[in-house]
Amino acid sequence: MNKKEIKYGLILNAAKSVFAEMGYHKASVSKIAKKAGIGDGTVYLYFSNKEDILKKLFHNTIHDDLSPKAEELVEGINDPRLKLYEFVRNHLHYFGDDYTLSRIIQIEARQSSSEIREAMKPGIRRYFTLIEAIIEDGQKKGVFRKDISKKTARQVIFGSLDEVVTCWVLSSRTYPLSSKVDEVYRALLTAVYNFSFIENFPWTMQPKEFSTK
Amino acid sequence: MNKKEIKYGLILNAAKSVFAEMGYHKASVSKIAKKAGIGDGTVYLYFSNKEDILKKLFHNTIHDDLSPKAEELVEGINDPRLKLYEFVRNHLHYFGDDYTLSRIIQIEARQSSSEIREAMKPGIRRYFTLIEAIIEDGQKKGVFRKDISKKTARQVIFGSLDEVVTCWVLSSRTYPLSSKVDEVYRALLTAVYNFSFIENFPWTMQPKEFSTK
Amino acid sequence: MNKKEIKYGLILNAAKSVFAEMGYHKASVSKIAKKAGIGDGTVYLYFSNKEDILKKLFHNTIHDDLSPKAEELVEGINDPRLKLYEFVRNHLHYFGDDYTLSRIIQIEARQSSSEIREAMKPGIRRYFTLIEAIIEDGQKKGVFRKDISKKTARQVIFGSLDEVVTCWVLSSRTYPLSSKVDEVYRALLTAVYNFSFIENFPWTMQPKEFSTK
Amino acid sequence: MNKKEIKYGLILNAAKSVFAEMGYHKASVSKIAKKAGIGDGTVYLYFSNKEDILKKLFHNTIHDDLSPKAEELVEGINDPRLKLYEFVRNHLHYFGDDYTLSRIIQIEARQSSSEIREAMKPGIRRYFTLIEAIIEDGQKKGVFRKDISKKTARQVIFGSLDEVVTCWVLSSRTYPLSSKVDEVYRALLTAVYNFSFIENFPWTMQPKEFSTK
DNA sequence: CATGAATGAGGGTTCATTCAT
DNA sequence: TATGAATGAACCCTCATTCAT
Repeated sequence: MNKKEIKYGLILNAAKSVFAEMGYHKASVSKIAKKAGIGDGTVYLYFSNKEDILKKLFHNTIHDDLSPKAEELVEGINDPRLKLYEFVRNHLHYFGDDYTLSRIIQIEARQSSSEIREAMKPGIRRYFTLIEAIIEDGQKKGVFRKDISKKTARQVIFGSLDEVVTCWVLSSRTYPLSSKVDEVYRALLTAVYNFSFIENFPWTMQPKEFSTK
Repeated sequence: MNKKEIKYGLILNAAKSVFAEMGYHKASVSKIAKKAGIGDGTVYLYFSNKEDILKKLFHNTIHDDLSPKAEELVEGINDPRLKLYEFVRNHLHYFGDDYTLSRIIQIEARQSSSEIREAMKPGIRRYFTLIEAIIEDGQKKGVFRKDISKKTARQVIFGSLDEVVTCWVLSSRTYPLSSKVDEVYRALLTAVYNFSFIENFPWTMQPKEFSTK
Repeated sequence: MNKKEIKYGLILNAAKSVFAEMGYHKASVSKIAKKAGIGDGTVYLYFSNKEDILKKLFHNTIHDDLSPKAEELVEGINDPRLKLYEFVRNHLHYFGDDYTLSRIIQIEARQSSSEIREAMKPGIRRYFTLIEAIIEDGQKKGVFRKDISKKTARQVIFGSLDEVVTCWVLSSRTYPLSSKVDEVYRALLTAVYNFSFIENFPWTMQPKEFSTK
Repeated sequence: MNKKEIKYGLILNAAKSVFAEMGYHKASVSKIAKKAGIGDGTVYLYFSNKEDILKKLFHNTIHDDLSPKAEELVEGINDPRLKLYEFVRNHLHYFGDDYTLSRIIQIEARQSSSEIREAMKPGIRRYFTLIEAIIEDGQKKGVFRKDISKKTARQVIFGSLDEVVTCWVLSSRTYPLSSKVDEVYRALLTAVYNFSFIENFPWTMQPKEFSTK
């Protein structure tokens, strides 16, 4: 790692803690620079502007770290259910182990403008693609239901995990996030599981049919 | 409705469209006032500050409108599964029918500071309580599983719905949100359903047990 | 006293306490109106603007109350020294008995713009005229020195009294202002006294002459 | 003097003339910056806020310039009467030579809030201490009377000088302030002079005794 | 490469004053 | 005469960004 990369990471780390501490909008570039032990102007040699720092922070985390880790983890697994389990476990451990990071991804990154969120899409898309790949694999193998699209399944899985992490962050971490793994996994597995081997699914029929009225 | 309430609503509506158009942080009080056809200072006769507008907008929506509607809808229903269905249907129709509102609730309200989000909690809590009541009812009646806590079930349900709406908003509404109702319902129902009547649930065992390795 | 005058006094009294409590600039017309138990707009039926209230308050006090009282007090006295004594005594008792008023006259009235101070001149001029009349009378009678002009004598007398009152106000009134009467009188009397009956006044010669060098 | 100090003085001078011209409250930071030929924000690199400028201006003048000068002047003098003379002369020349400064100190600085005046106290206290030291020295040497406390004597001296300067400022300077030196000195000297060597002081007796009634 | 002093646009908020009722 | 809702000008201050050194 050359000098440039070192300073780059230095700024990113400083930004991480400053954003987490005081929120994105109230954090000033000057404070980040001070924390990084460099001059204000130096920040602009590595990042084009304040939003760029947040974008890079997000991308570095989701696209360049979390996603590869999750991909690697899932790659060697055959059973789609186990893939899902490992994915859930990894997600909750990843954020549960780094509160500062969680706070930024869950709270501060959402304080950014539409444009910046747009710029974050590529990062999150890689993660989404992985989720959808797990689903698709499960559907092909007949383990996961086909009456729910990849996309919807992904939204349920990611939305659930996201909400669980956000609640944990906002709860001031009164419990370890990892303790939620099994429970969340159970819910998500059955959400996408293929129950077609069971005859008569009154619970999959249209609601009206089992209406008590 | 007296004059005061009319002007109050006037400002709230103006704020709604301005927030949706340019985002909370880039929206200026002056612009809201202009859109409402009133003087800048008048805004401060009805709201204590800019944040207050967003807070009231959120509270008026979630606590005073969406929640009561959902509560009423669910009240007369006996079957927990149907309750869940109606809840999901209502949520997606509610936001699907008002893009401007959805954009604010899903995107802009998250641009606010931690403090403001804290102030929004009471509003959302009423909605959360309703979800948990549905779950609890289903658990008592033996229809919903008991190996998932109310809180986790609520996180999965709300997180999923939230993500579905957010994706719809960010997708520039290329499809009607209501078209997602059945699919999402199917996933969420099975996520919380009580399958204990079926013997041998390999899919509920610990992942390791069905590991192919 | 008719209704009009009653309300006029009502506002003036409310203003007096509000100005004293929070200072002229931080006091709002609205707060004065509330304290007076009337509508905001009503204030403008009796006063042309906020500055006018302060002006009237000052004029009512200095020109219409303090000055006449002092004039009346001095009128029946023959000895200029006694006149001075009574004047000093009256001044310090007058302000010493009403802290709220003192605070406004000494502190708040000086926070006004040059224009407003200009408008206050007529009020204070009457008081100044009285002081100068006392001096002139003393000079005519040979009791007070003539090598100091009326105007300068007045500046010394008023300036001293003013400073004494101001210090008392700023001291949070840890002592009764009236306790200062004799001391201040002694100083002011000798300041203007005619010592020409004493031969050789080394202390009135030009300083250089008694220089020790 | 380095660059920083130059710009600091630049702003202070600009503020001095702007305050004098339009008064403290009507002067805007923006106008001061423009007069100093710098950007609005630059002001805040040298002063924490608008009040701070006034405070520093006052302190720089009274505490760091006028007081040391007066102290130095008085130091080498033995005769308390001469000390007083030099003090008076210096005071009137100091302000008489700089109308802009006088206007601010005499008029604008009094437009500030109580808090800011509180912050100005340390500056003026140094000046007060010097006056009291002169008095004390005179009392010890038997030249100044002891039936008037240091504090009261100081109030008379400072109050008189202050009033003389204020009247000069408000008179639009139709006469040189320095022309007042001898007259004012004569009054102040006799105000604090020890006349006990003269027997029978009818003019120091209680007023009642020489009452004509 | 690095700096940090300088910038200046921008915005939330207050409040004296007005005027329709 | 009395009201008080409405006004909108005015202002302090912040801070992301630049650029001369």
